Amino acid sequence: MGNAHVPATAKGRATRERILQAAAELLAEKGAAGMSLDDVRARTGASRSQLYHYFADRDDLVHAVIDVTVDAVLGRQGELLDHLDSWAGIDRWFDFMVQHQIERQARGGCPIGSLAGQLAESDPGARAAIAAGLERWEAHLRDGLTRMKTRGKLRNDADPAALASATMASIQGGLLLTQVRRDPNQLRTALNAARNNLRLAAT
Amino acid sequence: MGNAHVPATAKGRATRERILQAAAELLAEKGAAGMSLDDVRARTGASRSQLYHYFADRDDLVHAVIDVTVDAVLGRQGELLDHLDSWAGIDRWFDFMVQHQIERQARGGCPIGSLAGQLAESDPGARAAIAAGLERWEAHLRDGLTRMKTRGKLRNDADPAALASATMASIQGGLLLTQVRRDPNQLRTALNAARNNLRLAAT
DNA sequence: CCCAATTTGGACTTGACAGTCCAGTTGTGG
DNA sequence: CCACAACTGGACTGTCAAGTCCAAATTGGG
Repeated sequence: MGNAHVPATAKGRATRERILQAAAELLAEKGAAGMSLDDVRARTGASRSQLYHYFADRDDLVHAVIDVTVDAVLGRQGELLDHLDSWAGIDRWFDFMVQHQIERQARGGCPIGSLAGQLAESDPGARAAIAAGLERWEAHLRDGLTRMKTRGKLRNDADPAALASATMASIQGGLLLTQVRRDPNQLRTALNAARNNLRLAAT
Repeated sequence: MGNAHVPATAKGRATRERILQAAAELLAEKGAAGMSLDDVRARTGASRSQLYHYFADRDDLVHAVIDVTVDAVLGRQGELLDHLDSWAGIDRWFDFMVQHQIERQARGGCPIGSLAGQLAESDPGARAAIAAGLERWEAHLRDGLTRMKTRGKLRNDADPAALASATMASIQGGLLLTQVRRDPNQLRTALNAARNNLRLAAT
C-alpha cells in the first residue's frame, strides 16, 4: 500500500480536490459504509490510480473527508460563529440551524454527528477526527460565552465550558431526533431548552 | 428470496432467539454495516439455511434486531421508567444512565441512537423502527411528566411532550458526545442542563 | 409408528469492493 | 527541449458477503 502523495502540480491539486469533494457528498448521502471507492470514481471520472495516488487507502480518504466536512460546516455557519457572545447572536445561530433543517426536509442530520455513530467504535482515527471537529465547533461557543462572562453578562459562577458542552449535546441530540423523526421541530424544541439553560447563567 | 418463517417448534424458536441475540450483540459491537451474516453464523453455529429460514433477508434481520435492542434497553432501565413522575425518580434515571456509561468506559453510546446515524438515510424501514423505539422510550417520560402536571407539580402551561422531547435530545446528544470523547462527564453535563430545563416548569 | 411439515447442512452462484501493478501520458525545471 | 518526476488508465487479483438451492435430518400430531 503506497503512501499518500501531496499533489505537486495544479492539475494534481485539482484532482485531489475533486475526489475529496465527491467523497464528501457521497459520505453524507450514503454513509461511511455505504460509500465505495467505485462510487467516488463514478462521480469524478477518476481512475483507481488517482485515488491511491493521493490517499493511502480507504480509511485515509475517509479521515480527510471528515476534516473537509468540518470545514464545510464551519464555513457554512460563517460569521454567525463569531458572534456567539450575545443572546441575539446565539439566537441567530440557533435559528439558522433550524432553518437549515427545514430546507433539507429534516434529512441527513448533522454531517459530523451522524458519522459519530457510524465510525466511533470501528475506526479510532475517525473517532479522533470527529472529536477534533466537534471541538473546533464547540470552541466558538465556549469562547463567545467566555467573552460574555468577562463582560458581566454571565454570572461569576457560570462555567462556559460546561454550558457549551451541554448546548452541543442539545444540538446533536436535536439533530438526531430531527433526522429520525423527519421533523425539524425536534431541533427547535431542543434548542429552546438549551437556550433556557444558558439563560439560567445570565446575570 | 423466500419469506421469513415463524418458528413452529420449540427448537425452531430457540434457534431464532439465538440468532437474534447474537445479531444484537454484533450490531452493537460492529455497527450495522460491520455486521455480516457470516459473523452471526460464526457466533451461533447456525447455517445459512437457518438464517434465511427465519428472516427474509439481511434487512429483515436488522429490523428485528432493532426491536429486540429497544426491548433490551427498556428492560434494563426497568422500574426506573415507571417512576418518572417525581424529581427524585427522574434523578435516579439520569444517574443510572451516567453510571452505565462509566461502567462501559464511555463506549458504544446509545444502542438505539447510534443506529440512527447509520441507518436513517439508507434504510427507511430501519428508520421507522428506530423512531418507534425512541417513541416508546420517550413515552415513559412524557407520561411521567403528565402525571406530575396533573398532580400540580408542573405549571399549568408546561408542555410534557415538548419537555420530554427536549430531554431525549439531551440524552442522545450527551451520549453521542460521551461516545466520541470517551468521557462520561459529557452525558452528566447534558443531563444537568436537561434537569435545569425541566425544573423551570416546576411549580 | 408414520408421514408431512419443519428444520438444518452446506455447496454453489453472483456480485461488489479494496487494493496492486505497470505501462503510458502529461507536465515542468534546468 | 529533454530528462525526470508527477500523474493517469485500466487490467488484474484476492477476499468477502448476500442470497439460492436441494437434499438430508428431525420433529410432532394423528
